[in-house]
Amino acid sequence: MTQFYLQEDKLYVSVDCIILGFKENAIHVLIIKRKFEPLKGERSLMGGFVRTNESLDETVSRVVFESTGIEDVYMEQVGTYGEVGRDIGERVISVVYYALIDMELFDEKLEKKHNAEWININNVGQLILDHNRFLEDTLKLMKRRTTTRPVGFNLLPEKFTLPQLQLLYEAIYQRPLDKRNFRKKLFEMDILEKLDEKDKLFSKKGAFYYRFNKEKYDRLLEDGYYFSL
Amino acid sequence: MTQFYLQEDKLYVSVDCIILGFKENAIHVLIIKRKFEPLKGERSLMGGFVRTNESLDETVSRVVFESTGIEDVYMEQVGTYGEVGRDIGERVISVVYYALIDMELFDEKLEKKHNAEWININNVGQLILDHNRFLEDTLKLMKRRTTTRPVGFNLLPEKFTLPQLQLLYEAIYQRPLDKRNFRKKLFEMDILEKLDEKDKLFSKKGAFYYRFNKEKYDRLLEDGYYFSL
DNA sequence: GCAAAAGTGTTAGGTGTACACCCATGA
DNA sequence: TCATGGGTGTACACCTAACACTTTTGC
Repeated sequence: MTQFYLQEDKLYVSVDCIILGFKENAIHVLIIKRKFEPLKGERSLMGGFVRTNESLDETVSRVVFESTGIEDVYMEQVGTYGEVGRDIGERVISVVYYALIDMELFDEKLEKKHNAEWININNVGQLILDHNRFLEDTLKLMKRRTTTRPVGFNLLPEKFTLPQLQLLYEAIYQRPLDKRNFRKKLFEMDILEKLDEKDKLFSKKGAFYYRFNKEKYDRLLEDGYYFSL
Repeated sequence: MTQFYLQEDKLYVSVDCIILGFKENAIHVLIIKRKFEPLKGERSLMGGFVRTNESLDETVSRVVFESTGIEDVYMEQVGTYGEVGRDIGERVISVVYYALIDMELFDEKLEKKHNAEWININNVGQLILDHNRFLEDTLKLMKRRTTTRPVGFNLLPEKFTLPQLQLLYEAIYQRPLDKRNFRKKLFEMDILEKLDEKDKLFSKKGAFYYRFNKEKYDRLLEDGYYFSL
């Protein structure tokens, strides 16, 4: 029945993950030291091979969990890279995903285990193979996505303040935003829930905590609403 | 040296192509009758398996050439689909691309050879496996791309009239556009070259031919210009 | 009481959208 | 001469971007 397929080639398919987090007012990416030859010890993205009975999403979840200890993260496919000589070891097709995580949930023990490091995206040095390109393409896509869909919230803890949120978007856009315009837009969208609690770590006055209200957002979507920040 | 890879699985990787053309004021997609089991004879997109010494782009070019007789077409990757059970024959990872072609260049002999048919995208029936989903995702992406990059021109002959161009964009947006606003925007961009010739097939008065000026557009791009129609 | 960050409205300019008439030609 | 499609300009609404002062509180 499946005879026709038999004469075709089979290939290695890997998944490479751009794991992004937000700290110190900048987006950071998780970079590891590669554990195997070729290029052992070189700086690399976290990745893994796709197994026969595993979907792409499952591979990504596995890789993200191994490197962060977090499950159920926001992830999106960036693209698939299939140049014949892109991996110097073997012919490997690489499917690239990025994942947005809340760094408060990151399991720091894993940092040593994988020789991992969080690197500011404005200051990533050279990575192996075509991983720098993966990162560039990811950042472009991520920027577009965060402006048209409320995915930025995935980089913050469940409760966050408006100054925090603004700093996040400033890091994404790489330019300062106007406080009043930023808040006006946000409030018009009516997708945030104000809490009674205040955060007092960053200022004497303290800033109110907010929470992203997914239910409200989903209802808006049905009315053909389009997020934009 | 590449020992590490040896213990990993290898998978079939296929490329499925959404080949789009413009005729009779509507976007059409090339649908074929599948030539092999399983699902032989069913309606399907054109596709092919990726070979060991062939990049993804090369596979796409090969498939597009086989089905249309055209080389050097505009193409873009839509995404990669890797659910374990998505192909009922074997476990196959499918990378989806769309291609925009000028139907005047289409080799009609190939239509019979592959049992192919150009179907209006508003009226595509059921396709095999997850091919309907591929098409939906493609149309969304294509719509976004044509509004932000001048790729729509790939669906027209080198010389085209403004009414033609407008009809194309109306087919893409699926809504009527205002003639004056459409032309105003176009002329402001200054990426068209007016020819002295007129097309007289569609009206007595005749409409001037235009040509897309890629050099001008590329120069604008360097100045951070952003196309939008 | 003062330094430091949080919070709050208004205006001008630019962009997008709606809209109606004349022109050229072939039949 | 008339029917058919090609070609042209303006006015209003809306959205975006610029801008400065008051409030709270810990030290």
